Amino acid sequence: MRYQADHKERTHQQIVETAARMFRKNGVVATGVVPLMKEAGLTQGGFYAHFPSKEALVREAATSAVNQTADGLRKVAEAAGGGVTALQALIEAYLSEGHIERTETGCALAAVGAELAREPQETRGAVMTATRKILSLIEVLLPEGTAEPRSVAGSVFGLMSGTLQLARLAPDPQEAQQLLQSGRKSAMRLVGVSS
Amino acid sequence: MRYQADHKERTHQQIVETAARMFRKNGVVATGVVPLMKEAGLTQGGFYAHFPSKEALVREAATSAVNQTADGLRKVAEAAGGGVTALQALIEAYLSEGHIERTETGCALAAVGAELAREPQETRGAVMTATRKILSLIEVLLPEGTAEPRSVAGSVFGLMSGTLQLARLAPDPQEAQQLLQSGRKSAMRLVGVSS
DNA sequence: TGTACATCAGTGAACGCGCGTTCACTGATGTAC
DNA sequence: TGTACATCAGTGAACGCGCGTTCACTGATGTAC
Repeated sequence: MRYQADHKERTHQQIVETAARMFRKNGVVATGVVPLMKEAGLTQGGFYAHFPSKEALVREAATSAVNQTADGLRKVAEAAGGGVTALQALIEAYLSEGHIERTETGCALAAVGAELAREPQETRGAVMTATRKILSLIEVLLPEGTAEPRSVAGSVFGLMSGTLQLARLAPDPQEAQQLLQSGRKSAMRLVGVSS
Repeated sequence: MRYQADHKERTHQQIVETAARMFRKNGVVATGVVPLMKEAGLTQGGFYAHFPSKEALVREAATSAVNQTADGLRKVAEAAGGGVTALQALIEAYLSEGHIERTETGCALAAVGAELAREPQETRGAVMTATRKILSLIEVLLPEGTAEPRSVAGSVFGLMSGTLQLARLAPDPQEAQQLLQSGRKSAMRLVGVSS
């Protein structure tokens, strides 16, 4: 081999991860292949040795970004020990000031979910599969005996994602904070813990 | 006057309303000035007699789209007579199968909220002002004695918007339906009505 | 060991195209006399 | 009443630019003998 066995695979992954960040920061349509490859430390021509089209990258990078989001939330929950306490930690981490600012490493669905909904079915399917990991993560942390836990998990995530987007939209930081706080309270109420 | 007094104003409004639809359908960045003017029955050159830049149109059209959303929800509530019954009607209309499909005339925040969060502060301020009308509308419909109604209204809307986006992402219609149903139930629980 | 050759990840110029924007112009309608 | 002129909403060609994509090439590394 002229290069290390995993050389190309590592470059591929580097492109995917750069895209996963840039897509969230600037949007999917607004991110061009040339600036993306430059950011990844390469030139545009090499792109098509890794992906047949931008659309193929979108599918892979969007899925990767959602998986990253799921992993991040799982770590928060694990650090908090599991159960309702972990669920509260997850909700507080998601609906936090820091998450408003760190769009590019934050939740992919809050950042580009609506844009991804306009992608071809195949892409949406791949993203949805990754999204289900987030929903399952929430589901298993719900208090025992929760009625329709799957349903509650979906709504709690919807609430968190929608509220984070609203908070990001608000130009007044105080208003953003209030929206987050409302979201945290309501999310906890939904999971059956009236703080 | 060479034209009727309101001629230019009507054309202006026609451009704004066309943009309000196209932005929601295809996204803000993905909507070009040339196709937009064509859709409005004009040619691209005339655009700059109405707006100094695309950004100015984005501000106006996004605000208009959110106002349209607020008006639509108000009408649903009024048709249902007010109070909790009206709130339920609003929630059911928002989290309905029809709303998944009619992105271009549906809720602007679910369609392009995340994209608008990347716009300059001035645009976000105008959009947020319109958004507060939606939140106030929900707030006044909450059951009497609801604790922190403003906070609840924000969360309910966050839940609805986030859930609708998730449902639009799901390629499987059945999964989308389940997400909507979960959202309806959770929203009603949040407003204090355990169905 | 040294040289010729094969491999292939990545380069960078170039492609046609649509973007946002500019501007000289058109033509319908009004006013002046 | 008829004609010259002013107004101005809208036209459409053209601008430079960045887009996604293609492709002939480079050059580092390996193998063959």
